[in-house]
Amino acid sequence: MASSVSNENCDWPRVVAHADMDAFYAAIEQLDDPSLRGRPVLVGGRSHRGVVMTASYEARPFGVGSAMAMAKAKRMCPEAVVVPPRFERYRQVSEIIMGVFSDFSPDVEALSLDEAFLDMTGAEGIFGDPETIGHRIKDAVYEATDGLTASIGLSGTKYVAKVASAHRKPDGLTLVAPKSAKAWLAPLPVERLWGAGPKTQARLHQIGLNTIGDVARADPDFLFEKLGNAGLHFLSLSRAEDRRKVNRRRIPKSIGCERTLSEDVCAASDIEPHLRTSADRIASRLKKKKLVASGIKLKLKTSGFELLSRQRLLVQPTDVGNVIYNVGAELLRSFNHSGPFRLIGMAAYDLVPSAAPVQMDLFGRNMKHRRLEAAIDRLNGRYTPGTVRRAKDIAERRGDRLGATLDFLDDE
DNA sequence: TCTGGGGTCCTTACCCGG
DNA sequence: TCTGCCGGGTAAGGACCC
Repeated sequence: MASSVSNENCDWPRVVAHADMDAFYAAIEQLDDPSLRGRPVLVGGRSHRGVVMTASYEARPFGVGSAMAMAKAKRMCPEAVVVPPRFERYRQVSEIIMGVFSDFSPDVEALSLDEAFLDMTGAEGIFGDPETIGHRIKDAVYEATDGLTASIGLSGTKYVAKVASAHRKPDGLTLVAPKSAKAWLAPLPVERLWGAGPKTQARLHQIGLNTIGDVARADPDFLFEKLGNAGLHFLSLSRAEDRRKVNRRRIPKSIGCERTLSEDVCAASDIEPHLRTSADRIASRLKKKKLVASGIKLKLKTSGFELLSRQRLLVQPTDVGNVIYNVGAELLRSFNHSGPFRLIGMAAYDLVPSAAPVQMDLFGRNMKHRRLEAAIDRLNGRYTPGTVRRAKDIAERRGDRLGATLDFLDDE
C-alpha cells in the first residue's frame, strides 16, 4: 500500500477524509468474475457509440481512460475484456461502502457511487490520529467488500482531502497537515484544481498560470477579470482555504434519463417512443424515491453534437409517466429543428417529497408560480387589463384552467 | 467506427411587477 | 400615463464531475 504522510504537527482544527474507490466498476467486475483478475478490463457500452466508463489498472498503462470512445480504447488495448455495466450491482456495493463510512462518522457526503467525504473532526479520541483513521477506513472497506481497495486523503478541508486521495492511487493513503496544505498544493499543475476542466485549464495556461501555486499568488482582481467568480473560487482553493462543510446528502435536484441512439433520428414519430421510455423510467424512479417533480426538461443532441433543451414548469407536481411524457411531447413540438438527433433525454427537476404538502392557491395550483399568484391577487380586487392579459398568456402556455376563468373579464 | 449517462452548479438573457 | 431601475423567477445553454 502506498502511504504518504506529511503530518509533522498534530494541529488539525478540522479532519476531513475523502475516500475514493479504485477503478470501482472494473474492480467489482474482477471481484465477481475471478477470470478477469489481473487482466485489462473496460467497463462500458459495447455499441459502436459506446465509451469507457472505467478502465481497470491493468488497462491504464495502454493509455486507456474513462470517457474514451470504446472503439479507440479497443484499438489501444486489443486484449482488453469489454464488460457492459451492471449498475444495480454497483449500487449494491456502494451501499455497503457507504455503510462502512457511516460507521466512522455521522457526517458522510456521498459524491457518487464510489466516493465520499467523511467529517472526522473530533473523532481522534475514538479512532486515533488522522493516519490511524485512514488505515482503519481502508481496512474496513476491504473487509466489507471482500477485497475492494479505496484510496484515502485526509486534511483539514474538502478540497485538499480530495486532491490527497488522488495523489497516490490505487490503495493509497495521503495525509496533508492543514498547516502545510498550501505549500503541498503549490507545485501541483492547475489540472488538479477541482472544477477546472479542459476549457478553464486552457484559459489558466493562456494567462500564464500553470501550477496551483501560480494561482495562489495571483492578484484577485486579475483572476476575477479573467475568470469571473470561478477565478475567486480557484484562488481560495489554491490557498487551501475551503470552508465548505461535509453535507449529508439531501433530496436530488433532478432525475433524468437519456439515451444515445445507435442511429440518428429526425421524425417526431421516431423520437416519441424514446420519450415514452424516458418518461416511464423517470416516473418509476420518482416514485421509488417518493418525490414529485414540478418541472420537466427535454434534451436533444444533434448529429453535430449541439445540445438543445426546452423546459417547462408544471401546474401540478407529478410522478406520473403519462403526464411527464405528454409534457415532453409538447416540448418536442416547440422545437424548430429538423434534426437529425443522436441523443434523446428527459429530466424531472424542482423535486419535492411527494408526502410534503404543496402549497396550493384557491384554484389548486402550485403556489410556486408567483406570477400566477399575483394575477389571482388582481382577480380578488385590483387588476388591470394588462395583468389579466399576461395571466391569460401564462395560463395558455401552461394549458391550465385560468384562461377560461379569466374570460369573463373580457366582457367588462 | 469519435465523443455515455448520471448529475450539479453557474451564467446570461429575458420577462414581469413594484 | 410613461419611463427607468431593481430584483425575482424562469429558460436555455455551458462547464464540469464521476
